[in-house]
Amino acid sequence: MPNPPRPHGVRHGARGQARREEIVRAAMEVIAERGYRGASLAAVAEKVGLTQQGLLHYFPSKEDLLVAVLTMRDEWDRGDRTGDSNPMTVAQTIGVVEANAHRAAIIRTFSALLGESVTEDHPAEPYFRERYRRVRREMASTLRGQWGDRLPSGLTPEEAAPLVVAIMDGLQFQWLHEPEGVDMPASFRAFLRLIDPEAAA
Amino acid sequence: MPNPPRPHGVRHGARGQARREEIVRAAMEVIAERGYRGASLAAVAEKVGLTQQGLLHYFPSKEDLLVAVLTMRDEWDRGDRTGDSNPMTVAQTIGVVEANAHRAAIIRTFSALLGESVTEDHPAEPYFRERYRRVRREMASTLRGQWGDRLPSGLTPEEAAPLVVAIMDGLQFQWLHEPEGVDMPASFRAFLRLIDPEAAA
DNA sequence: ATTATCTATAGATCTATAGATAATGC
DNA sequence: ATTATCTATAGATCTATAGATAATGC
Repeated sequence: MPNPPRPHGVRHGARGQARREEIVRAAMEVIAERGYRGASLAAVAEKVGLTQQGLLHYFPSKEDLLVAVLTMRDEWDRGDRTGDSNPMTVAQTIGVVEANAHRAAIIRTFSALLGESVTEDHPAEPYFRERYRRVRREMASTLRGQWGDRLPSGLTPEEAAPLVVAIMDGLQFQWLHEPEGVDMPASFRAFLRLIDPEAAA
Repeated sequence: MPNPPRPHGVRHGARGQARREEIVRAAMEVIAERGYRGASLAAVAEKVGLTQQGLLHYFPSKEDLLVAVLTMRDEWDRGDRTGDSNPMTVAQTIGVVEANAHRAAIIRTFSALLGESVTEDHPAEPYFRERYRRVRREMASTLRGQWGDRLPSGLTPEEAAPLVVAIMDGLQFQWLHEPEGVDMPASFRAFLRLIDPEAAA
């Protein structure tokens, strides 16, 4: 019996897949150091012990590598909840913030990309625009799941969702600039107390 | 009577000052388009009708130009309130958010710089680190001026200040990516209602 | 046959320095 | 004399293409 056809676009074996993932991780490191535009393929290649041209065998262009980085982020976003179609709970959201506080490198990568993405024709712009739409929608579901159609403070889930997202992004920038001066999880909990003063969160 | 000595570092006459300011504005445009690392001196020079080398007569290096851009931002921050040592009021803060919603280009410039600034050895890193410290301090004063040592929600001004700053930054990114989908001033007012449900703000 | 990797290199940039020339201002 | 601006250019990069060579897998 023939092997099932591989998913479209995947042209590499198990060995190649591992190498690709290694390259994507190296790319994230370099983006954290220099941003996407500032990242050179040679720097990424060096981290995995390849020449720049060797790297292009796995990702035919710099933009293809960026796409792989963004795709990997989406996979993390889904995290252990793959297949679970329920929205995250508020408690799980706190867990994400706490986890982020231990992953400066990754937060740096995506904060740098977010910043660059507002510039002209940036290849990550469509990604972030769509991501924000989705994340606001999901966050509204999360809030509705916890409090219903009105939060204790009187806001609707749809009014509060962009605020929760903004707090998460905004705290990350302050924290990256002064990790000792900003306690992300504590600040996030303080914000949740604004939403629900009762919550001993 | 001799002219008073010019402020240190200013080596150009009135004509040169105007040219310098023109260049700084052009630099902000190019940074909004391509970020700082992606901005070429040639692109800035072209906007003001100079060659790249002609531009270097006014700013001897790319980093000198960045410093001028950041300095200009500080001057705006002080705005019409120069010499006023009182903290801003909450109402004035709303005014800033409303004004920002009409200045996408400038918000884009500084959002792009903020993003880049978290990468390694970025020349704007010290600027943003210090700026955040100062802005949090000033925002705590603003909140204390309005509500005293406890906000209606029970938070202290020092606990709430980083949240206000995070909301402002975070909303900007969402708004830059989808101006029609995010109403910055409305969201900011909604956030203030979280802080003080009584406020008809 | 396909996959993995390399050398060579074209073609674009980019920043900054050197040094010339013209215009301005005491 | 100083200021404003230009041409020429050194010295670094950077991405991507072309094409060779070695190793792997049916």
